[in-house]
Amino acid sequence: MEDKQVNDKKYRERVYEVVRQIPVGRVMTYGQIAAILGAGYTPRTVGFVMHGADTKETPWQRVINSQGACSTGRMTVPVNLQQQILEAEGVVFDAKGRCDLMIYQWSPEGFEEKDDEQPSLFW
DNA sequence: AACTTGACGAGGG
DNA sequence: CCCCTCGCCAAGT
Repeated sequence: MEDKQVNDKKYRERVYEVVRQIPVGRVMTYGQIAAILGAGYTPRTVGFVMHGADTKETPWQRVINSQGACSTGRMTVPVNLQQQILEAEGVVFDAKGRCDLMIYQWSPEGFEEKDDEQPSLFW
């Protein structure tokens, strides 16, 4: 009997796994991660899951929204602490607190932004 | 068990 | 370019 839950890994664990792949000085968006994980994952839930991430194990700071800005301003944290950390990693933000995703957004292996290539295969 | 909230995203005005 | 609305799904109360 298959019972249920084929995945022992928690729903959250999968998100963290992807986030840990992000190199220093690079970022990913909530929506991008949700898309990679597939059905059952949405930008909303990814963000919710990231909320409980371990700062020691998971570079939560490298996950930002599609606007290229940090959404942590409303959290309990002082201010754009996330932005400050990313800047320390080499990411440049403009006066509006947004960085250029065209430059800093990172994708797993085989997900280059080629015009001729179609990223059917994910990592 | 049901309702509400939340570190989002795309579309429309 | 900025603001508002709807959709989305897990977790907390």
